[in-house]
Amino acid sequence: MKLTTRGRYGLRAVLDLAVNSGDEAVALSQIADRQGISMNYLEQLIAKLKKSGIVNGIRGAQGGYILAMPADEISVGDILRALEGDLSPVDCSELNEGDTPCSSADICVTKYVWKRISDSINDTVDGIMLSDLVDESKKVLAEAGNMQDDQPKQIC
Amino acid sequence: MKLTTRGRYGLRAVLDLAVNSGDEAVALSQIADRQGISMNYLEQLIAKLKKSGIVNGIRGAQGGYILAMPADEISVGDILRALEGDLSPVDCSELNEGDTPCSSADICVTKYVWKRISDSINDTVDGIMLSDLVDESKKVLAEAGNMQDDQPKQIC
DNA sequence: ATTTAATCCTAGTGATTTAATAGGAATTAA
DNA sequence: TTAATTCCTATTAAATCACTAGGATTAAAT
Repeated sequence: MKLTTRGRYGLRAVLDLAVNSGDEAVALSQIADRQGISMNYLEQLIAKLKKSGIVNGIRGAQGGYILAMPADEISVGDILRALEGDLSPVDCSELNEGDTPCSSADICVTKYVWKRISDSINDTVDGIMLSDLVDESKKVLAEAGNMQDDQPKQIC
Repeated sequence: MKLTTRGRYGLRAVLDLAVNSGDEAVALSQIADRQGISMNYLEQLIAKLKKSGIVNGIRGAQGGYILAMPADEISVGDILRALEGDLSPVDCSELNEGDTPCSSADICVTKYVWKRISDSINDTVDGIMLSDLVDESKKVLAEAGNMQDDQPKQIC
């Protein structure tokens, strides 16, 4: 029941992009440096975000990435699902409509458990918008600015 | 973000035990047969449940397993945590008190996301008692009894 | 036009975890 | 004494994870 580094790094990368994006595109190398994530690996993560329509890539020199939508229209759920795939705790056709029907659905009791876990996870992450994290980040960075500079800059 | 077969099989096994236990202990071979799970593998799962005080083992001939407590005092959360370990989506000292403190806690924004996911999962599974599943199971089995016998008996 | 800075794309790899299988030791009712 | 059962540990094939590596493509800047 753990997220992989895809979800952890990827969410941090999108947040970094949202916080540090002005008018211009942000190069992935900058995000990788700030976040301490390998550039090559981050490329693979951002590819998933691009495929899901969360960011747009701009090729060529001075290129980079920008959010495809305003930060208050992107939920943490959108981001995590893009990176990790479906967030439900089991692969079960009763939870995911696309799947082929389960022949045991009639006598399956545990599916109620999986459905409730799945709904609680998705409701939670869909209720947090990227803009909420941007706001929180600005608050935290303002406080950090008042601290000594020998504070560790490493990130979870 | 998926449960492993430990959690899936293990929850089914405990439910099977709860449904099929009278006064006497239930042999693991019976549970394994009914649930279509390898006996050897199930042994390893039930060992975790025993260690967590959810079931008691009775050795020797005519031995088996019994619930260590009434089914309405055992939550699905207790069972899943025994089988899967901590259910939080990341290993983060801000979520798990035992861990060594995180040096980045002050500037970490995503920890709020992880905490909210963790709480929602744990609140959900702690709110479902084994007895709830037993009740549901009896209802489902009563209905299944009215159906033709050529229905699939395979389980999710 | 050339260079440079960047995204885009795919293949490979060591480490770890998963989902078992296997087999023997210990215990106890019959 | 036998048979049925839990208890315990080692091994393993397959999958997944978390990268690394390197080349192709694109477009701004010179």
